[in-house]
Amino acid sequence: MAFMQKKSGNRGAAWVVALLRWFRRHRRPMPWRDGPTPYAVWISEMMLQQTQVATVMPKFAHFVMRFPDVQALAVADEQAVLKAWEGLGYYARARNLHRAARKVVSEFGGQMPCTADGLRALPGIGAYASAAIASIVHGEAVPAVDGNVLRVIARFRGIADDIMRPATRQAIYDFLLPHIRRVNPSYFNQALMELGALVCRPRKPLCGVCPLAKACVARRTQRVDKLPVKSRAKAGPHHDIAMAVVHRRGRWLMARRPAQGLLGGLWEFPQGRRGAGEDHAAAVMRIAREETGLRVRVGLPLPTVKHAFSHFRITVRPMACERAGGRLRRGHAIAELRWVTAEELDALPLTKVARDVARGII
DNA sequence: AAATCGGGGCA
DNA sequence: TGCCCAGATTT
Repeated sequence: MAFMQKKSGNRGAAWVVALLRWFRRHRRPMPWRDGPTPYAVWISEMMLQQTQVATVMPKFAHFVMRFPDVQALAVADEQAVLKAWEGLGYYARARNLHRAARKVVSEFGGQMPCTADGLRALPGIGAYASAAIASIVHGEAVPAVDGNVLRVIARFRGIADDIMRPATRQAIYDFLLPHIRRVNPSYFNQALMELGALVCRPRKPLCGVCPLAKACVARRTQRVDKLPVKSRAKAGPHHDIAMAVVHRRGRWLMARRPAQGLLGGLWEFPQGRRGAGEDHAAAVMRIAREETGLRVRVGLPLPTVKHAFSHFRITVRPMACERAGGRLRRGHAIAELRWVTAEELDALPLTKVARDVARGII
């Protein structure tokens, strides 16, 4: 195949040679890189999106134990996959992974596509992940440009353009392409990412031990702390959330969120935004009535939980409630209502807020 | 091009 | 607190 490259020794540019030598010495062991299989690398790359290596490590071990191969993943039901993903966030990754597994089994006979272009057609695999998997598993010479690589190259080349712009990312990809063709593509991609994680860090980079320091433009021009340039998202608003923790004869009333949108498919205690100027207990009663159909008596407050999402923050004030009448009937913001025991609750895929609240009452 | 989509780690 | 993290998808 044309894209296959043999390890070609030190035929790269001087900075590439230094980079690869540094990588061989300082790379962190990662279980999914140990005799990498397409499935293991795929799972790891999905988990590693916007998630640090240390966070992924235990989750990866548990996930591949629970779903050892693409067939096992394909036949699982989505709630089980979400449960194994619990706590990782960005749950669309888990839903896409599950859809992709079914597609691999139904359309490709259980075989992952071998090329970056082929991988790119699977749900959840975009420009970065397709390049990472194809280079690591099959040695395809295609740059995997993630946040680390953007930062490393923006500094190394003194690029002051906004790295959030597609044109800047393309320019960095174009810069890397001729270099990756000359060396081991798997090592090249991993080395740049590992350098970004360990040395060329966002804050307090370790330029003194950096293998690229000699030719680094940011270092020469004293702009290391100014690069990369990144457009910032504005801080979102804050909401007060009223939550009804309804307990009845050893069971709690839980609600499953709609499959699409924020925290899709996850379970939580019925909740909603408190209106401006609305009394909190009144808000709990209103939300219980609107979302569950029940009339409730509001009891004692449970410990407050704060949580920050990407674009807004919430303060959740859960209140213990008793059913005072009414018939169960789900509101528009709920896909399913269910009375569950403590053990059943523990088996559901929960939001972080729901987990925090549950810990306080069970 | 901009918005949406979590949760953990760190100064 | 604010920023970052081996980003992808939708609008």
